[in-house]
Order: sequence, then C-alpha cells, then structure tokens
Amino acid sequence: MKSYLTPFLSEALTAICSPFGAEVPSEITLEIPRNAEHGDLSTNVAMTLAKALKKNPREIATSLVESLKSRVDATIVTDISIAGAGFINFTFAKDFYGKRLSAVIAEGAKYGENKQGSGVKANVEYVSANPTGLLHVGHGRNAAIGDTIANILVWNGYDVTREYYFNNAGNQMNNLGRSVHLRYLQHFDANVEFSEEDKGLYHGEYIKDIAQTLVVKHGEVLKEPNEANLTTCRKAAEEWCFATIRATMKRMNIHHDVYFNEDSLYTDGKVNDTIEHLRDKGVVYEKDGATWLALSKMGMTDDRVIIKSSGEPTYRLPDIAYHHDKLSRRKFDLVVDIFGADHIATIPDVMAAVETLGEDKSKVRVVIHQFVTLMKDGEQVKMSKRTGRSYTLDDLMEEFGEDVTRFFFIMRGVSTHLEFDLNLAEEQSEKNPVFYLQYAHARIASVLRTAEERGVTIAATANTALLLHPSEIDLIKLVLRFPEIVSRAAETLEPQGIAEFLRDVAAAFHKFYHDCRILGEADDIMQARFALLNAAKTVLKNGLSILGISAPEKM
RNA sequence: GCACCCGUAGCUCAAUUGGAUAGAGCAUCUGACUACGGAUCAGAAGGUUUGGAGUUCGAAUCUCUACGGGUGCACCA
Repeated sequence: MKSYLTPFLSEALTAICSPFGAEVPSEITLEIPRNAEHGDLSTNVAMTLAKALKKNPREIATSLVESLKSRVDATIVTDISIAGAGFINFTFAKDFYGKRLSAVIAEGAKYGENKQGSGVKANVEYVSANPTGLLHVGHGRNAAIGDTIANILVWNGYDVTREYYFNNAGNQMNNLGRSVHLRYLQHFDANVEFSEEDKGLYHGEYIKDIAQTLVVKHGEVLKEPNEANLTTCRKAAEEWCFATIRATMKRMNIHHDVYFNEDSLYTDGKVNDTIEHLRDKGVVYEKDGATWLALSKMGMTDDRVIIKSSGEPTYRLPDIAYHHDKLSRRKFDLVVDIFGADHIATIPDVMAAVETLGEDKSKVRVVIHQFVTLMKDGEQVKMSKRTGRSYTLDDLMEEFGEDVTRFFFIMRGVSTHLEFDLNLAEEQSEKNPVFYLQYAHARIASVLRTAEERGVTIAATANTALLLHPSEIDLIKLVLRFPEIVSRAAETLEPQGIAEFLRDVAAAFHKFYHDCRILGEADDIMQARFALLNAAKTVLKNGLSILGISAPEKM
C-alpha cells in the first residue's frame, strides 16, 4: 500500500514545493487511520508543509490531490480526498487487499520477517539472576520480556546473541555457602543457631535441600567450618541453584547462547584494563583509601567508589568492564539490557563511563521493567497456596501453564507495574486472553481438518480478489500489517504490541467466521476463504512463536 | 530531600510515538446459528485522560507546576 503510493506522493510534492524553493520532506508519514471512515491510508504532509509554504493546509492539500489524481491508477486507488484540518485520505479498491494474500501464504513460516537488522550484531542480556536461590516472579517478567525481545530481533534479521550474566564471586556467594553449612550442621545438632536476624543468610527451604544432599554425599566430614569445607558448601549450592535456574528457563522455553561469568572479567584482566583506561582519561582518583570514579566530570552530581578501601571493587567497575567488553572487544552493534526497576540507579553511571572510554553509548538500549504484583480476589498475595512459600516462577508455571505465564508477563507495557491476576490466569475460558488467541488458531485448524475429512481439497491457488465482505477485508488488512508490527516492535523493544495485535487478528477472525460460511459455499468463494484462513493461521502461529507461546491445532 | 517510572471507563490496560469522534477485555444489562468448535459474535451503558498553566493548525502524548502511587539514592549486587 505504502510502497505503491510513496513514489507518486514524492513526485507530487516536488512539483508543489519546488516553485517555492521549499524542501521536500524526506520522510512522508503515511498512516493507517484509526477510523476506517477516513480511508485506508492517510497523510498529514499538507499540514506539516503549511509553515514552509506559507499557505493554509487545505489549499496545499487541494493542489496535492489534483496532482496525485493525475498520477495514480484509478482502478487501484479509488478515492483521494481531503478531510479535517488538511489530512489527505486514500481509499483503495476493494479487491486490492485480497489480491495481496497469495504472498502471505507463499512466505508461510517466514511471513513477518524483516531484514532491517541484517548484518547487525545484537546482544540481549536477560534474567542474569545470581545463583543464590530460585527464580521468582520478577525474574519471570524479565525472562519473558528478554526472550521475546530477542525473538523480535531475530525476526527482523538481527544476528542475536542471548546472554546471561552471572556473578559467582563476592559476598553473596560466601553467604550462600555459610547458609548451607549452618543447615548442614543442624542436621547433626539441632541446637545450631540459624539466626533470623542475620541479613546475609539465605532462609529458603532449598538451602535445607542442598544441605541434605551434602549430608548424603559427604557424611560428617564437612563439620569443621574451615575455608575448604565452606567452599565445598558454596560450590554445591551454586551448582544446585544454577541447575535449577536452567531447568526453570528451559521449561519456559528459554535458552541462552552465552553464560557470561563475572569472574572472567577479573581473570582476563579486563577489570584492570578498564580501570587503567579510565585513569588515563583522568576520571579516577584516590580518596580515603578508596578509588573513586569522577562522575562529576561526566555531567553527574556525585562521584562514586569503584574500588573499596578493602581492595575489592564495587559492582560498578565490573559492570563498566562488562559493557565495554560487549562493545569494544566483542563488537556488538546493539546491546540490549533487560533490568528490573531496582537497577535503575546504576545505568547512568555505567553509560557515562562507557562513553568516556570512547564507545558509542547509543548502541546500548536499556529496557527497564517495573515490578510484578500478584493479585487474587482483589488483594495482593505473596505466598503460594500450593507450597505455602513465596511464589516462584515454577509455581506459576505449575499452576497456570507455561503459555499463560509467559503471556501474562508480556501483555502489558514494560514500564507499567504489572498486576498478575491469579483469578484470570486460572480461568480456562473465554476470559483468559491467551486462550482467545489460541482458540482462534485451533478453530482455523479445525475448519481445515473438517474440510479434509469431508473430502474437500484445498487448492494451491485461489482467486482471493473475491474476498469483498467487510469482515473479510478487515481480517486481510490486519494480516497484511503483520510485518510492519514486527518491525515496529524491534524499534520500540516492546513485546506488548505484538500481543495487542494478535488479539486484534483473533477478533477479526472470529468475526469473519461468524459472518461468513466457508464449507458448502460455491467452490471459488470457498477456496478464497481457505486462502484467508491459511493466511490468518500463519500470522497467529508466527506471532505466537515470537511470544514463545504454543499455537495448538486442538484445545 | 534528590533522581527515575507511573497516573486514561467501576477494575486491568490500549491509543500507529504530536493527529481526526480516546479504544479493548473484565464486571453490569440485552440479544444471536438444528450448518465449518458458543473458549464465539452483536448491542447498551460507562470519560472534563489526577488538577492547573503553557507550547501549536492540533496535546492523553511535549514543557512547567501541584497532588497521588511505585522504585532507587552505601566503600551491598
């Protein structure tokens, strides 16, 4: 549609602008109007030009329309009109849409793919939970958003690396080892204290499970709280947690290509390189026995410590080194970070430092998602009824299934607080938005199945120009829009747009199904409708696959 | 106190990134196939987009301000 009109539009614009010596706008916005009465496509160029040409918008629009009418094929564009303050609306011939369907079916599982990211190396980092416990609902949102964004980029032709950054060094891990050791000791002596006050300790039930495995494997030999034994506890805990996290991810249909170990930044000397590099730039100084990063020289108000007086770096330093590594050594053109709202504070620091190191910070895009609250009967819940402990990601999948869980995490904009409605998730019915989409897909599959059972053959080609019913045209319009939606999602890095779109497709299909019979119609109509069914099915299936959700043939 | 995110129908959220009459789902009320899956469809009702000011042809969207909610402001990660 747009590609058909754009050349004519620029010709007409040139003709109008050049006498005034005004610049022809390089990008002409052609939009699909929200209101169908305004035609199939609409442009606001006349309004945007009003100032430069010093004429009123409607006047410009009038001459544009005249000029356009003499250029376009009137059997394709049936009407060009002016409306409102100076919008120009285009109406296409009714069979215009139907004629384009065959391309959709031909592309099949690839329909919706774009090439805009071709040759661009992208890295998406998500989940990145430290191996100190189980994944909870917040991680779930992060995982679903990150994985879906990675899918979106793949669909747009990017060369995508899915990455998990984890920290198995530092105090947290020591505390984890200590926690396990205490639980281990409790196994032999119930009087051992496990202080509820000690904030460093991990209290979850899984700590006891890990301790139990150590009892079975090592017996009593780890009782002495020396370095070696604590290390054994720590390693066992780390392995257990990490294996559990990976199992949860796998269940959610998520895999990472790279598990980036924070440790490696030290062993490879990247942290040292980074600090030397920063020192060369003159933004590092010593004070009170610690090493500071002069953020005030980079436009921020407060300087921050990057190496503590104890000699240990703060988290900021490896974060900077890590981002520098992604940009400078591994040469990613696009670095996407998926963070929870609690990480918001560190981002400007890291970005400023990365820029100081000479990298282009516009290559880094940070997606910050807000928190998740679980709601039931209008009240916030923290504990799982099933396990009696706080909800983990596995609990959600156990109760509601993987599809529902993933969908609920991405169906809202990332920047809004997410209310995860447990009542709604539980609902195996019309109310549940996931089933609405899946049902549409299953229903199409069912019609095609029934046709086969009745011995009706579905022809390879059909005269789709016969699809002229308003419900048919509405559905076709949406089907044809899919590639644009996929492309947009890559620009906004918002998975939600795809979910919203698929809902529209499903709704348009259900309406079409209600209004138009398929089996039993005259053969040419029936075949044309089969073609439409196949196209709609393709869009639903491909769209759901981007979201990481199954498209069932039966429900 | 400072910074960031958010405030849209009774509830949960959209709104093509500044466009035309602000749209969906749930909840409420009323209807619809002896036919391809009723997990569906149609209709009614529901709004001063938190208040106020500004920017312009045009504002839910941008700016300022007030109010309300969330998050973060360590030599923790």
